[in-house]
Amino acid sequence: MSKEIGITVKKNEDFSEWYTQVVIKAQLTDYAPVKGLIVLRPYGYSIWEFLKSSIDQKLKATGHENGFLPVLIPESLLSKEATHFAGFTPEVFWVTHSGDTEVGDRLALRPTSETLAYSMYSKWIKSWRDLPVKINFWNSALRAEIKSTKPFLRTSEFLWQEGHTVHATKEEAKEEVMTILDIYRKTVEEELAIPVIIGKKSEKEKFVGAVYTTTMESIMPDGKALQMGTSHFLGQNFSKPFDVKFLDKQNVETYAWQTSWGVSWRLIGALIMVHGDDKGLVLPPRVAPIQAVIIPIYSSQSDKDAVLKKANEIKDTLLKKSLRIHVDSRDEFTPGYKFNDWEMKGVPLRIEIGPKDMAKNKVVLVRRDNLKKSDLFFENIEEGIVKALDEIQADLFGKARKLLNDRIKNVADFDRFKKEIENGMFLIAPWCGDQKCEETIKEDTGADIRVIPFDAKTSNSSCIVCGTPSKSDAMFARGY
RNA sequence: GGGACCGUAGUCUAGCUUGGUUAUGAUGCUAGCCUGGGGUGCUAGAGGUCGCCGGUUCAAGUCCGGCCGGUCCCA
Repeated sequence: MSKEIGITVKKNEDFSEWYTQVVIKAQLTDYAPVKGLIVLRPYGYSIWEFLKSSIDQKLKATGHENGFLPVLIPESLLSKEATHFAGFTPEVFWVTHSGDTEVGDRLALRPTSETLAYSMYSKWIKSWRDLPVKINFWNSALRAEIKSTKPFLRTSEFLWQEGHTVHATKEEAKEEVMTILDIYRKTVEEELAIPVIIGKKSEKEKFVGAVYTTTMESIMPDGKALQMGTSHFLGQNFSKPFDVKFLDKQNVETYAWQTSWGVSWRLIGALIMVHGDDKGLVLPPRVAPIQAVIIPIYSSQSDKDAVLKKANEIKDTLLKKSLRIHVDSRDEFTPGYKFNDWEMKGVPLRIEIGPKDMAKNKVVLVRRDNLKKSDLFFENIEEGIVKALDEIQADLFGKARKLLNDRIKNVADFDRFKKEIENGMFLIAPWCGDQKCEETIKEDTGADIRVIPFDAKTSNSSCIVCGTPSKSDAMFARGY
């Protein structure tokens, strides 16, 4: 009984339902009254805060500053760069009235802020001395999703950061694109324990308005690839229409070189999918709002007093090590209930302490990721917890790495390609570079080019569709 | 873009085919007791615009239409 409280389906039997139950029941989020919008609850927001702070520190360390942009963009501005506008317009929310008065120029709720940011940059930048400009914005973006909404993965509003930089030279801008991608990769691999593949998007899949888009991709347990973050080289595509120019050292008026980049709370979705199990969420220690939960166990009042006292002592000791610890002293729930509850919420470590443990000067330590139990003596508690957390973080990454590697396959013929896509594989295949072949693959298999890895083979094999000489290998999968 | 399904208390749910007085059960919630090492047990209590709007009817949770929200499948 009471299984209803927990997750009622198995991850590998009904992945979609499993995901929905986990995000709601672990209290990360809830549906808002408007279609496609979600609310972040404190537990979910807390994860976002860890991600945010990790990325923010790395951005600051590489000379970026934070700013803030308003949410409304006039249509006249949004439409200045034609392909960019055409790409976004189907999913833009428009504000047409202020009070009862119709506004003249419709106002877009920002789907992304390139146009707004660069109209400002053109005012601020006059000389080569003003460069580079490297500003990041923590905000939200709005893109109308009519169908197939999914918490964190596809919602009509999402939390993200968008960075917008301006450089005097092409080379410097290209370097910036890679610096950012590396920051993203490190954050995702080291904090979220999710391995990624980095490379470029195809022309078809690149950001509308960019010269090229770099990306990091991973594959989820259901065999669908997920774009985890992108960093774009914009060249002068925006600086020209938005007049972002400067006088260079030779007193020549020059259009600037630009980049833009972003990651969103979609990363939380990836985290849930990659690490979660049948019992619910499994959080890597570095982003877990609570790293260890202490469950006191007692029956008599005297036991209760002694156990709670010790539990709080342990908590205080660990807090001094900057660990995030919670004592679950709720009296209305049994220990068994609490075990299940915190497992659903993905807390990496559980510390059980009861009279039997007290008598032996130890606690029982249980790892969330593998549910293994061990004894930990009071005198070793700090180092024991720290070590266990480090091991969990490493083991989760290792397990995810294996999951990714197991999904990657090389294929050279199209029939095999079709079969493996059905199996949810991440396929490396030679590609001629022609968009037509890319479209054929999409039509026949539902897969698209997720990434052309930086380390892709560029040998003289032949395109998997048309057989003409391949330009390079690309990685294909069905995507989110 | 095309198609299908679902919406009854915080949560899950019976009732809908065949309209009929006071809407079923569980869980959760509140109070009290018991218990406590893997989702305890007992007693009492509170909790409902049957998603919303309209139509048909003497009578609608039930039939019809529209809308809102959720989900899945296909492109």
